[in-house]
Amino acid sequence: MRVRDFSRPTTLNPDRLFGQVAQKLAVAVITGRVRAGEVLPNEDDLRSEISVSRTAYREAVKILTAKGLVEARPKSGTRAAPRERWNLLDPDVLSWHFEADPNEKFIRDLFELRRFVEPSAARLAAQRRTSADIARIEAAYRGMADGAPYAEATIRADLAFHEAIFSACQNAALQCLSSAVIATLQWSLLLKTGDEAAYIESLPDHEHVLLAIIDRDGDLASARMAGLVIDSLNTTLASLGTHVATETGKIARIKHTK
Amino acid sequence: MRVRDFSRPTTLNPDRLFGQVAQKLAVAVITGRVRAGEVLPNEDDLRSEISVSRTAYREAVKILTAKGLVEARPKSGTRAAPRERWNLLDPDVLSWHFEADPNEKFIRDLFELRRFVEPSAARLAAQRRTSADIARIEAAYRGMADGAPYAEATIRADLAFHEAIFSACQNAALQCLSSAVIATLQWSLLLKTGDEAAYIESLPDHEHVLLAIIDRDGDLASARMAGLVIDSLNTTLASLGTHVATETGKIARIKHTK
DNA sequence: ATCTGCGATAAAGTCATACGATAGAAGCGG
DNA sequence: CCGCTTCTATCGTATGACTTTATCGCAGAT
Repeated sequence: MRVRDFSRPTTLNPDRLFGQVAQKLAVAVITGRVRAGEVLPNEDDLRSEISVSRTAYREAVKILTAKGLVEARPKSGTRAAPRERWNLLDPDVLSWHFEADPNEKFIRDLFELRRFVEPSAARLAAQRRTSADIARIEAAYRGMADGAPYAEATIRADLAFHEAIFSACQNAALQCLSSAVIATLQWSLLLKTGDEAAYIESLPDHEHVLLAIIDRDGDLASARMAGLVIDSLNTTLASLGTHVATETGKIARIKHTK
Repeated sequence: MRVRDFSRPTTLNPDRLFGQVAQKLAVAVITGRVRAGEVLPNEDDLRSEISVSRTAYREAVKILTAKGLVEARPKSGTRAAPRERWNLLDPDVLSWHFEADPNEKFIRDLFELRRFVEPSAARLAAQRRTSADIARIEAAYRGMADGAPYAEATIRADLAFHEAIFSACQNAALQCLSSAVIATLQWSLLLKTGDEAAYIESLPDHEHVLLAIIDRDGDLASARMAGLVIDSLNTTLASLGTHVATETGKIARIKHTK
């Protein structure tokens, strides 16, 4: 399901050959089609799936190695790595994960992370924000309020809102987490498309966060952001349930709740 | 400064050729020797620095691409990416960062992240821990208490202590952050080597966290872990100051406080 | 003079091939 | 049955040729 990607383009080029191979292999690993055993034998895959040279294949493997999905041992073979080695927070891994196996536990984990990180980020933003930060966050909020729910521009604005808050923290390490948060948020928004009520109701929450940050009230900003994330999780889980119950299309793959 | 790596081995093999090239390039990017302009021209680097085949060079570049350090565009060249694209939380990027440019701001950012994440993790651990988790955390604590300060086994135990707490959270996304936290911690421990007082004083803090987790007291575990992280930051900054003031060896590169 | 479009060009991407090294398996001999 | 040797599979590295892509500059048109 070729979803539109509103966030910054993923680092590895998907219309390049090695990118496609990497994605294929990544999905195979993430879904568990290959466990901790060897990956699909080099030549075998080359011959069957798509005719691809060893160069492209190796570069794809290098990408996956860099992201912790596989481990290439000098001579014994290239094996799928155990899940705890994966860089789950890497934007690419995350998007592959959504595509391959968006089970409920995983969603809960990600939202739990959001629940820990975003309130803290909001607090920090409230303490450190410059007027430029405010302008950015406010512009994003306007974009959310003015646009039609779940329109492309609106979603983009929502993502920008959260990203701007991270940016206002002036913390590179935290900033790095924002890409994971954004990816989670984006996925959940695409899932919720149609639930206009949820979107409308979230607007005041966003505004309240904005106001708290303007007031430099860290505690308030943190508390309001925490509420926002929790609401977001609830509506997302509701949509997830709906989709599992009704849809039979591609998105219904989501029912893997292993 | 070939520091001993007590954590699990980094994903990319450092005694393989492409790994060395990747490290070289990564350090060049991270220190800012190449900014957002082009990286060293392909052939030029091959010929001058180390005679290395195009294959190895390309695979190194693919690794860096996967970690967000560089961006390769077909005709315009392979450029160093702006810092906000880097996967700072990637274990390899983190270790390269420590090696290349461990400035104080960066340390503060990382400890700030720890301060947000680890207390939350401790709370979760207190709520969800199994008896197996307790056994693991307790064993790590014993290792810390019994060993000599900053001995290899002791440091390993310290890392294991924090990792076990993350593990007890039963949250894959959070678990992923643990590698970054562990790397930060490891670096700070190696830096602090010699400051025995700081180590001894941290022991009761660790024990208190452990006890709170055993008692399933999330609030207490969170608060104590927060205190522990703050103390850790303070002693680390103190050591950093000491090193800058006295040492002239390799570690003195740390004074880059840009 | 400015804009438009097309081609030259440079760099990344892809392919094919070859060889070295070694971990692990298979086979051999004790 | 066990230990040693050999064999093979697979990764790592090297090389050269060809393809694709996108930038840049030139030439022509408006």
